[in-house]
Amino acid sequence: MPKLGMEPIRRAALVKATIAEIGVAGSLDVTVSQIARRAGMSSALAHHYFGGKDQIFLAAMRHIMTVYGAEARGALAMADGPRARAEAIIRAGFTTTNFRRDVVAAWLNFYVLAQSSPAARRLLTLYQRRLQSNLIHALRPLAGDRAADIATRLAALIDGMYLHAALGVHLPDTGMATHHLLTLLDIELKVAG
Amino acid sequence: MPKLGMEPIRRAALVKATIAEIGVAGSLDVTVSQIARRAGMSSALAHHYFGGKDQIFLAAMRHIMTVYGAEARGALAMADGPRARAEAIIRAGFTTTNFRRDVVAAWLNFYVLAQSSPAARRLLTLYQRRLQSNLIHALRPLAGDRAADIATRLAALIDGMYLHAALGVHLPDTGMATHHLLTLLDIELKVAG
DNA sequence: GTTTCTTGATTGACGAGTCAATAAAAACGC
DNA sequence: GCGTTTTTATTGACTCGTCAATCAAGAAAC
Repeated sequence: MPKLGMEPIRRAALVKATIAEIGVAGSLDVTVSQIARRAGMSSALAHHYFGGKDQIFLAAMRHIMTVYGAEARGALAMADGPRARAEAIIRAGFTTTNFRRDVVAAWLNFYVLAQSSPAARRLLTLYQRRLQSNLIHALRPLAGDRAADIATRLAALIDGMYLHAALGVHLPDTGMATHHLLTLLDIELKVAG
Repeated sequence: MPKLGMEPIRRAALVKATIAEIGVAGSLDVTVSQIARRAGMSSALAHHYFGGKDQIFLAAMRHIMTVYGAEARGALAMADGPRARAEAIIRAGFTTTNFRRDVVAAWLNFYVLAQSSPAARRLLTLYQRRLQSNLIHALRPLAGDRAADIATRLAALIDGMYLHAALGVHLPDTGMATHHLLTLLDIELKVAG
């Protein structure tokens, strides 16, 4: 009963299932069969649409980054003034979406993958550049020459705080994480040079 | 040609080889045979001494943390005064040792593992608590009540900056990373509250 | 002759990727 | 409209490789 135009539906289902399975396993040690089963199809079909395991993973990562990017862009569009823009960027990193178990697992494994997979590395670099550039843009009117330096620290603290929130001693506390980021922003802007 | 008392030697060789192989692969997708070959023995012997793959990995991670802990303690012992103690802790995180490809790979994979392996999680928690506690101790005389908060940000920035330095756009620059950390320390202490 | 060390060979399981075959829809020829 | 062919969707079965773990057996030290 093949219905036409299934490709995008199947691909989306596979991407979603991949992220879910990574979340369950905590790692990329996930079989194509598991993914396909969760997505309601045979493993052969998964291969048919994606070609191979690697490409399924990459598509999943790309999807996560796309969603994240969209969220960030949305928040940025609503922000009024430089300070609000900086805050929007910070808050976008600590939404509940980003702290879902499967999303955290995907990110951590993505870092691992970025060491050996050029494609993953490119994607990560893209994310980093975009974050950095957004931050600098927002900070320029507030900090002038110091914008780049501050942006570097903010970007690093975002990722570090994310790591701590996700793997820390306590349960993930997005409020605390955001608070620390905003505090850093405050004191960076308060200090003259 | 069995010589007696080989066990500690073999174990050490296997731990070293494991870290090296993780560095080459960038992931934990390393076979016991590869590790054993690099360590100059058969895979059967690796199983004989460690019991299984998981235990070999955990031993390797424990070794990395032990070395790191020793370095940190050494630097801390030589530090004179609170400010120097804080700096010592920061600098210990950015030694060239810590930026060796294999060590970075081990750490990243360790984060991944910490999601699903209770043993790895415990080890990570231990590291985090120790870092936090060391920082608070050093900062207390300098910042009083704010010590804990500052320590949290410093700890997160250490890990975040490590991530960026290891996986960033540019080559790892330990000097820059350290500089940003010390800058944060500076401005945190400069701001009243 | 018992303990320690060591390995080659083997087992058993699992998993990525392929392929031939089936089936429905669409397009085509008339 | 109605056969026919082509395209799209789909899977079960299979291949081929890999790898963790085991084991029996050999060799050196004590």
